[in-house]
Amino acid sequence: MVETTADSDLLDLRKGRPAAGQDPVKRAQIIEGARRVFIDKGFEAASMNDITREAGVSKGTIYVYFANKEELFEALIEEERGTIFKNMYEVLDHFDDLRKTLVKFGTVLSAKITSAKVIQAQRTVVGASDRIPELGARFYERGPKRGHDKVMVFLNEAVERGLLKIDDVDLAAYQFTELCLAGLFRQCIFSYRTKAPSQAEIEHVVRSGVNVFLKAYGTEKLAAEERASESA
Amino acid sequence: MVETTADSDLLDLRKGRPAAGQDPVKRAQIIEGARRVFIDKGFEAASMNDITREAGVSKGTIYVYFANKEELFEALIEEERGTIFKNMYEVLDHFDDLRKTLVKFGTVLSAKITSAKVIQAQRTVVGASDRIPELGARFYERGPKRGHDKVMVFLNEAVERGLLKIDDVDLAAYQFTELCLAGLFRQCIFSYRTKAPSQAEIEHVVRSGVNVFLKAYGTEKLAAEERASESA
DNA sequence: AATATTTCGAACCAAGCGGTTCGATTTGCA
DNA sequence: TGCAAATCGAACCGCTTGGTTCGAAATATT
Repeated sequence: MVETTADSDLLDLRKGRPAAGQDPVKRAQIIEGARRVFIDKGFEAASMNDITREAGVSKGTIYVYFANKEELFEALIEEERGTIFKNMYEVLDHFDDLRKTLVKFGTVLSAKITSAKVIQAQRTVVGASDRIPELGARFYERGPKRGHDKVMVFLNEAVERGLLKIDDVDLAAYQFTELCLAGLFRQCIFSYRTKAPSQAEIEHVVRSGVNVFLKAYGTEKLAAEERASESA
Repeated sequence: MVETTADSDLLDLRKGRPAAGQDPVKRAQIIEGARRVFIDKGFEAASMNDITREAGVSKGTIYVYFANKEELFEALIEEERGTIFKNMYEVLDHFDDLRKTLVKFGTVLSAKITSAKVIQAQRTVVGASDRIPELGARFYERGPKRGHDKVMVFLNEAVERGLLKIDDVDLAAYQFTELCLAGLFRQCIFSYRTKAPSQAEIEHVVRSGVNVFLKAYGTEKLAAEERASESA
């Protein structure tokens, strides 16, 4: 063809209709299908035909919304990350009783991260980040990392109030998180545990973890306050 | 064919030759090729042709040694696990100075688990355990789990010596391990860290972790001993 | 040198892959 | 109702997959 018709250029001139690949409902439908397939099979084993089937959307349409398999996967992970870490840190927002707050937050954190659904999602991300490292990095940065920052802010406030004495708050925040998980995460992600830990077990782990943490970092002022409220 | 010759049945009657698929050198050669491909690409993305190429062994021969892709992968992981966790716990065998021993062991543990090679292997296992849960479970059970048991034995001895006071030794062992990793494992496995942590960083983390651990579980006797050896 | 057996390597299989194309069909606004 | 746009769905592309087969070549023991 020597001359191209102007048609392709005119495609951008639209009426009030949603542009191609812009319908949020269709998009959500595709991602929902992708979720089932990707989470179930992992990135490599999942096929676009599977997703087509699962989403109930034609292959052509999927390629209107997403350039390729990788882009679709990334969009899914981004969404998963959003829902996983949503509403997880608000318990840290109002500073009440230090120990109670730590236990409450630790319980939520530990339960969330070790839940079957979330573990499966994380497994998928880990598996994929072998070939797409940026994906894993982005997931961590916008997920766990943000949580870590929230914990740091909280710990800093506790330090300022003289309840904790911490040299390296950054490190202490990691220690707190890991104490709340205490091996559960690793057991789950390696499928050594096939079921998520029970609420009772999580509370046991977290309570002990907070104990360790406060014994290491709690000040005399904290101890005094706890004695006071205990005798009350 | 109506009649089968007896040839196939006579195959078992061998002379002094190594039986088919029994040469340990060839086997090692195949696994070495498989390692490069599987670790690099993950289970799904790796192809038997890649392994054929990388191992310098014909496809037919590989199928003499291993029934299929999955069995080859499992053999590889089993070997990897063996080399990873070998010679890791002997520092716990002779009970010397408690703090020093914990720091030394923690450093070895943390360095090993977060090393680039081992992280990549673990990522591969995690990715695969989505589809082959038994594989991840077996890896954990014969790797990290055994280490955990060694730590428990060590901690129990410290308790008996009156240096530590621990209610739940099982949980405490997990706490110790996690304190030594303090987020490093999660950062590495999600590719948030692309390089393994430096020796200095690991030592900093471990020293702090041991500090926390001993503040929580150390007895007065331990404190007295440490004061004594410090003033000496 | 003769012999038994392992290994090689190429060919073959049906199946599925990601990706793309395009005319038919459905959809929904004017 | 008319019409433009979004969606559908099937077909097609070249390529790779895991797995298998088999005669030729290499190998070592007798």
